[in-house]
Amino acid sequence: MNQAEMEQATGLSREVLRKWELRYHFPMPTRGLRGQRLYQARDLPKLQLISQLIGQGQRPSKLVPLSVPQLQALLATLVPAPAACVVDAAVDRLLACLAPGAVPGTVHDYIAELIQSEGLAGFVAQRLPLFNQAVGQAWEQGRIGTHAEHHYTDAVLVAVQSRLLALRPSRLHQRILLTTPPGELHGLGLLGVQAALTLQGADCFSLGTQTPVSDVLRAVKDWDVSVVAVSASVVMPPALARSYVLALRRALPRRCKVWVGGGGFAAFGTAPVAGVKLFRDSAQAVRAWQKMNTSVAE
Amino acid sequence: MNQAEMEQATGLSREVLRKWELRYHFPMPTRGLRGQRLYQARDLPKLQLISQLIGQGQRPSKLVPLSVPQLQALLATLVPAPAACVVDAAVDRLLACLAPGAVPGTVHDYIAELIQSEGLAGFVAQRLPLFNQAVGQAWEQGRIGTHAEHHYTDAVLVAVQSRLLALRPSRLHQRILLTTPPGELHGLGLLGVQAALTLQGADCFSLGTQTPVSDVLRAVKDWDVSVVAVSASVVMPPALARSYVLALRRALPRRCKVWVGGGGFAAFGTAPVAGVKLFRDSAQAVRAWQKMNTSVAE
DNA sequence: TACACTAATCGTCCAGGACAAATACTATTT
DNA sequence: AAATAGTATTTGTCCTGGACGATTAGTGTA
Repeated sequence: MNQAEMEQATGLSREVLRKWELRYHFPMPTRGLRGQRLYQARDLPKLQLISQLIGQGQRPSKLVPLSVPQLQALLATLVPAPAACVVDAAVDRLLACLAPGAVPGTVHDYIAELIQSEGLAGFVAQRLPLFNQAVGQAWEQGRIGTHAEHHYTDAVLVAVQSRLLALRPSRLHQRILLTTPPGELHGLGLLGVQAALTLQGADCFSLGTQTPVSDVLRAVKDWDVSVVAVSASVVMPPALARSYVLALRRALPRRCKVWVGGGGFAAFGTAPVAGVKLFRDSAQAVRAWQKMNTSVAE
Repeated sequence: MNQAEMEQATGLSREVLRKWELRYHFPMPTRGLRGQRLYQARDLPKLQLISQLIGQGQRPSKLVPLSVPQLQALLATLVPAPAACVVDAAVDRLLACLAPGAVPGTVHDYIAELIQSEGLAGFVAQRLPLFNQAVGQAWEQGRIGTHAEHHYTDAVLVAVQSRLLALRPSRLHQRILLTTPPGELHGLGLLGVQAALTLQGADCFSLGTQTPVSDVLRAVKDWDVSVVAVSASVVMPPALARSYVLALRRALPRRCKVWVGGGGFAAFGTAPVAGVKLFRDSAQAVRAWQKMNTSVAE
């Protein structure tokens, strides 16, 4: 495999791979007829693990000498305990709808059924976080394909958003803008917050995933937004998530608050940047919003 | 601006920009204290135009000596006539909902109102193409921000999808899978086709935008799909769109058809790849689907 | 224990050169 | 005059090897 493919597969730039070759003698690509580097496919798993660990703040020189099992072990200690596979009848049924060979579209029906019986608020608060985690895990483990994950996302998105549409938030309150940093594709965490807040009457607008800072700024000015909520999943390197929030906080006017949440920020434990609020779950965000509005009313 | 930003803004790699500097003496960046290239912001429009024209098959050496107005003129001759600004009362009202300073969320109401009065089928067939074009133009001309375009997309997506959900397609027909090539972010063209087909009782599944070929393959196997429909907008270079379809057609089994449509394919005039059907609008796709199903029933 | 200071690490940038694939051009043939 | 084959040019990507600043780790002192 050539270096362009390698760059794509590992997220490590050509130049970095070349420096590693000089410094650590890994990876050592063979050469083609014209001297081009031909990377070995067997090095890929190790490089992917290393790339992931660097994202967690580890240093290349410590990682490269380790074997694949050692790297996996290290990753296991760093990732906040994969929280043991979720065991739950509802989750089982969900995964069955997504498993290879299942009839597509049944997820939509199942989710509609759950929302019907449990109510939107209950579904969003109790089922959704478990579901997201389970689907994420199943995908990581290769039990379901990327397309099935998409399919799930689509089903949830449509089901929840269409119900939110019926709710007409009082347009009196302060507006909340939701988005994710560039590189973060998972928008379901955001959806949970949006749903929880909208159910309380908040005026939420989602910019979708991967919004550059400049676009957020324009939206804030244009729409007179009071709160920008940013979500990042565990797949996003905490350092990247932090720098995004930092840039946002610097660029936004004081009166516009910044809220963050999701697995990508959980690593910080505390607010990643001064002047930013960290939320562990959507309920906490709802409380903050309620407090904000009562104090304004006074 | 440093070269990483330049790469992002123009889509031209560092190395290409450096070669151009040597070969054409453009762009000529100033240098920082340590000799790093500092590109001039004023070169950006020209570079963006050149990048766009290269995507249309032009050659750098011919483009670089031209001035910005000349480049714009050239682009105008190549792009299949921007079809004169759409003038329409409904479009005006739509753009008013999206203009800076408008109250966010009013788009949702307006679209709901239109669908209510015209019906989903009418809206999708008559309004949606015009709306998409108008919003795209307004964005290009800077009259509305990226966030407003997102907001519009979101509004249409939610409104249409939630109504499609209510339709239960007979799960007897052959399944249709919809997506866009990597790099193509605009999914609204796809939504139009999905809606038109679903309204006719077809069994459609959208993988969302930017699906790699490998994921499409898995989905086709997993779900036993009969048709893969690919949409690409004018912003996607035709060559890229073609190579994606080519890879798809090669990798997919014979019995799975490939349909393509959208501005990105319009440049070809005919089918970009053997064994692929090109559609000019969603009505044509609907007819093809009907024909497919009647002939199967025979 | 806390803090400042030095040393090592690591990613990004620089210059200039080589080369193959893609494209344009030219001469010959039908 | 049109088609075709062969040559020349263009153009993006990859190569080597070195420099440097920002970040992180390590060490000694208050």
